[in-house]
Amino acid sequence: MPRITEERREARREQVLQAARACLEEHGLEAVSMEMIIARSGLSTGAVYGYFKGKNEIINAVVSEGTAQLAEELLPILTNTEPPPLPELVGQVLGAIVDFATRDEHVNRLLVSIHGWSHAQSDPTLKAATRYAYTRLRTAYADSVKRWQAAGAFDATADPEGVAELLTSVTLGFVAQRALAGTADISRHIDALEALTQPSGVRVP
Amino acid sequence: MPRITEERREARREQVLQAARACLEEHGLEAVSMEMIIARSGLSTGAVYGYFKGKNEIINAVVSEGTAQLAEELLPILTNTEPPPLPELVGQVLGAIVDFATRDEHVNRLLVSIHGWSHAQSDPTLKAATRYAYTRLRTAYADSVKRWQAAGAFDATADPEGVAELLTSVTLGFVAQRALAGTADISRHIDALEALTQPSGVRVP
Amino acid sequence: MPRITEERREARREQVLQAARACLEEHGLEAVSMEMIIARSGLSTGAVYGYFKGKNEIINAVVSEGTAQLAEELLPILTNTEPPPLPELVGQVLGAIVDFATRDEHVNRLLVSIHGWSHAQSDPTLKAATRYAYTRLRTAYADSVKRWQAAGAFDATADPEGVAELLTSVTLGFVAQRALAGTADISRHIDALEALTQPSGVRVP
Amino acid sequence: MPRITEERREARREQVLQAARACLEEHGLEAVSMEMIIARSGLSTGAVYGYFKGKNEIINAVVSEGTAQLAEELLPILTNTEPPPLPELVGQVLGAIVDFATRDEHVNRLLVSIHGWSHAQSDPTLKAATRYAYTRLRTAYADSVKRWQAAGAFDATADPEGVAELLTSVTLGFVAQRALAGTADISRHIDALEALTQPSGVRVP
DNA sequence: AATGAATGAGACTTCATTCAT
DNA sequence: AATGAATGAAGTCTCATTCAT
Repeated sequence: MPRITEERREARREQVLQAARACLEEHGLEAVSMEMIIARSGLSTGAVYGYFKGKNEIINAVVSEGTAQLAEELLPILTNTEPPPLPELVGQVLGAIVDFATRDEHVNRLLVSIHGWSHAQSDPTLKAATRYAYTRLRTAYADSVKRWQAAGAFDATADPEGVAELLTSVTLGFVAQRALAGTADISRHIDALEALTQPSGVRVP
Repeated sequence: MPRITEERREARREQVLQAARACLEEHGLEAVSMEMIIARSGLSTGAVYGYFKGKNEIINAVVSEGTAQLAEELLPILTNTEPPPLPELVGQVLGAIVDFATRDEHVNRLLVSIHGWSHAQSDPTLKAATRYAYTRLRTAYADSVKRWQAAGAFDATADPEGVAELLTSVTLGFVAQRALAGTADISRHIDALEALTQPSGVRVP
Repeated sequence: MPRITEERREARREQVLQAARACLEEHGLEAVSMEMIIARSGLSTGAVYGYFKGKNEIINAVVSEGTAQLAEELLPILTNTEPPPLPELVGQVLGAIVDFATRDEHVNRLLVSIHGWSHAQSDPTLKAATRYAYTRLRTAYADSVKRWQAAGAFDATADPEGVAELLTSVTLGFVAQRALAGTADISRHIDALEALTQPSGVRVP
Repeated sequence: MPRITEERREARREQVLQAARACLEEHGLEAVSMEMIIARSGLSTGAVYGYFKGKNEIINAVVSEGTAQLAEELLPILTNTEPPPLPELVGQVLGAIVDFATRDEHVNRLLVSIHGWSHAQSDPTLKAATRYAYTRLRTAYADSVKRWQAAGAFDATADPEGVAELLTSVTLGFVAQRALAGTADISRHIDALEALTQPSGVRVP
């Protein structure tokens, strides 16, 4: 019989995670301290530890919930039974990613993701979860390729898994490039994919 | 007049960096400790501090030298004045990356790179260096595109910068996918790029 | 005008003390926490603090009430105006102690006593109370010795206080030995005392 | 190849243990803090942790080394092949205990022992060690009884184990009584034992 | 140059107690 | 009176770095 509503509890949890994201972005994986997260969360030390068992649980929650939330937003796009042409589909995915990452004006979730990629290497559970999420992304891409092939809109001899792997690289690479090079433009990616996939594309007739 | 030869000094430095890479891969950014690195390096605490100013300098050196070394191996491929067709060029780049990453049997440099991406976010100098390196990769790709276009082997109306951005995404995404999904195959990427770029590619005539 | 009956209040207090005793036995002085005691008592945090001012008051109550209760049970035996022979008297005392200590099947009060001995060192009030209780035990023993001497059943030249001190050592030592060595048998103690006190005892004629 | 001699290392260890004993006596099991021990030891935080893995290891060392050291001093007395009469033997043991306990003018080791009795309850290893030590004391007493019996100086029908148990109680009880009642005199114990064991002892002929 | 013991700031976490509901 | 979430002081311990040898 909780004295505070589950709703309120969830809000507090999110308050902590939000603070953790901000600190993670600002100071990086090595330098985030509980003190920082606690101060930014506006809660007291004890309260934070009432919601999370410890620092590791907070970081893990940031990473895994982040991945899960993004997946939840990407999946509807990728499970569309009538997928738009390849460049447009990729554009939609990248658009959803940017939307997700910049929705919150205080935190760039893209950078948090990069930290998550690093952090997940050292935690078996998190690594498995991450692997599962990105494998599912690839599978969803493969399903789209199969639908294109079924619709006669894609080279029927191509390996859907292989194309999916390429598109997954494009997707993850877009995130990495934004974080590392500082820029990566969606319409440029779309245009480039269109240039590649045009019949008059790579090779002159 | 140094008491030990410059050569020996360099060997010791590399000994430390190698230990740092292994520890980084094994324990992750947050958990690497000087104690671990020192133990693994086989040197004494004092000796390590004789070669590096501190932990941050070691991690930074791991990241920046790693990026620099990889760049050194990729650039000859990308500055080829007669670049092979797009799928093959990308294949060569990815091949060089995998070769670089797995050359040392004790450390997977790919994973170290992911940690580096995370770490670079928090260090302005390192961030600038990383940004420069990946921007140069993009520029080199753009140059290749221009060469293809000059040779009539690529849609002349396409924006070279945009295509370069896409290929940079593919390249970085390949690294990320290997680290996160566990697999990413070079020939699949090549085949997928070929499928995309075939005249009979995306749309049936 | 208390909102709850004094009777009920006392029952709740005892509930807390019982929980504290169990936790003390299970985890030891250093590790008992209010959280543990509260959980085991079945009351809420606030309720427990309604009955006791704090942790120290609970532990002190456990120790001092334990000592007081034991004293209450031992005194009738020791103030008997016609004390049985020494071995039997000691046997009765030890029997009462074991009975007291093992009465409650959930807690071995002997072990709680040992913790109490330790705890009393650091609390002046408790130390005084403990000192008083054990001094009274010694005095009661001395009175018995005097009664034996008066009845011609004990060497009249012996110092009653000294014998009382010895018997107090036997009594406290019995408790300690049970806790530390794991065993200490009452009848063995009686038999040994009989062997010692027999005319044909220590030295052959 | 240690840079500091084993001797010096041992001295530092003892420095910490000495500080721990003093703090234990002064503040009790619940209240000793590392900060206190460290400050009193004169070493730095890190140095203390270089000699002991943590607080528990320090307390355990205090208890177990204390027990071991005392045992080492008592055993020669109890393994004497020609033990003096019972009162004198017990007197020698109690004397050795008091000597051991008060040798150091800064710490009363008797009080530390009481804390040790409490602490040992919660640590299986320590409990076993303590049990072993006090069982050995009992065994040594039993051996003495057997020697007396062999020499015709003790009732041959008495159970040596039982008498040993009684003498162990006297010994431990002496310690407890000193700590709890504040006083317990060796010669009084000796005199009382003599009174008990005199042929003209308990019962008049 | 090399060693590794020592340092101590600061990290993480617990837990006795309070107080709004 | 009762509840249990919240508080935050204080505790334990780690670890990057220094420095006497």
